[in-house]
Amino acid sequence: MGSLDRSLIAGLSVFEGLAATDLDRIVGQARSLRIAKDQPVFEQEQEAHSFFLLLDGHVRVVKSTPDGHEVTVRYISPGELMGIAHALGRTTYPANAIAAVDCVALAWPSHLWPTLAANFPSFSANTYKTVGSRLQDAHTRVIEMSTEQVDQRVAHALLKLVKQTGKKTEEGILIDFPISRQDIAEMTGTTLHTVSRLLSAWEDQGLVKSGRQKVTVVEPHRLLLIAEGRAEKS
Amino acid sequence: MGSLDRSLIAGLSVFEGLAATDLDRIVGQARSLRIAKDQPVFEQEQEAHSFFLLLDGHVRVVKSTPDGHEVTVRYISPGELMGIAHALGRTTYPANAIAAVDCVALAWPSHLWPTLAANFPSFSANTYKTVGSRLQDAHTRVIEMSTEQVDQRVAHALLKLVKQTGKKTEEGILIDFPISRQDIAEMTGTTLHTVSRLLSAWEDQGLVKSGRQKVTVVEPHRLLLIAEGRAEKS
DNA sequence: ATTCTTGTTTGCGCTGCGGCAAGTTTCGCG
DNA sequence: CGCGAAACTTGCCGCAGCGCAAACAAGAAT
Repeated sequence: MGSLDRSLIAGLSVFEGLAATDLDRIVGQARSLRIAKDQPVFEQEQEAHSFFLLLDGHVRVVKSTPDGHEVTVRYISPGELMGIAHALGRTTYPANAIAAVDCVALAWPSHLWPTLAANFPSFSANTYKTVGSRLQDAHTRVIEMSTEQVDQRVAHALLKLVKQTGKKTEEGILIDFPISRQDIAEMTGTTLHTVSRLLSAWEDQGLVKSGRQKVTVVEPHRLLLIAEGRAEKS
Repeated sequence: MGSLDRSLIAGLSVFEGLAATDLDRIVGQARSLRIAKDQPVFEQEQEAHSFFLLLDGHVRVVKSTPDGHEVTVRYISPGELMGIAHALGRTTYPANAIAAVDCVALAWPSHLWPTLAANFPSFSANTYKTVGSRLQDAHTRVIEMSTEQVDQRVAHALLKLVKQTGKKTEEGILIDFPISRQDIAEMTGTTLHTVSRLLSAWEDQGLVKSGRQKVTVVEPHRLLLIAEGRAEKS
């Protein structure tokens, strides 16, 4: 498997600045695994035995509250780390991670983290950079939740997904994995009903095209106007 | 100033696991400064020249949105780091930090971060631990915003403040710095009007006592019931 | 003491959006 | 190919909480 993975991995930002031999040394310690659609990669509260690098697919990270609510924290795309609890001084995973489609990932035992971090400073620096940007994201999310209306939040969420995983088609830009109204609701703190109403309205206006577990953004620019609250109410 | 600072600093969790000589080495590189009430420690978008350790006082960290909203991200208490943008791969501060009262802090030039982190691994590990717990906090915040009603969020915010900075008095537990209805509103994503109404109602029920820029929690337990949504609506 | 500023209280009307409920479409599976 | 489950749509109602506006207190300043 060595050479196959090498070609996949070489360009990832997590490994930026690493010599080829170091990279081999690091990747050599990982095992690769595949996760079937809808199967968990790791689960909330569970002992954090490993951390992961997603190579292919999409993973949904969800937090469950005691009272039965589910909040989607983020979607992981190929090339991103996940389950890095240990780097943050935790011993358990803070959330559930569920494969949105069939996935391939690398996994390192968590106990390797200290030595990896010590021996490969640019690897740890890169890791903390992604932690930093996730902290940023979380704060942005808090701000959106505090100051924006539902339609703005949903528009923002769609644009974020499009930027992250958008795939050009004839009709527009398609979000490249199955996503339901419910999923979008859990990302934006609303209900599937409201999301459905919004998408219907936007479809009428030609902004998006959507179907069962599928959303295509036709006019990102006009959607951005809505996201920023600068749109004439119909 | 050496010995004075030593005694203040020795027990802080940021420096846990550090030898006394290492601690001196680190603290020796810092300058100490005082910030008057309502003065900024650092400002959003500004070049992150330094990172700070708050020794005394309380600092409010606020994000401003383009459209003029203000969202309070967190309050910093003595012993906590702030402005550690550099450790997260940023070169500018992500928010405004404003002294809620007269403050004392240590400041290190940001460019020292890489060497400090490399030479004192337990210092950097501790730092990342606090980053980790802030990421946690932010996610908790998102979840609260997504799933809870305003009264629950305000109750949670008060309890958090009480736990962080509470000071026993005869009447109950006082939040130990001036905090306005507006401030609480900015922490919970609501308006000062709603906060005022809630506090008035709670005061009638004997849960809290509040005045101008001052809140005392009289019955934390009953407040917790509200926070968890397990309270009979009056 | 008087005035000014800043924070707080409270009433009232309105609305965004959640809850409920009933119906429709799409897909997977036997 | 037809049945059932899962996803989606839509109408209607209700209300939490926001916006507006006006009055009121408590310090600060002079």
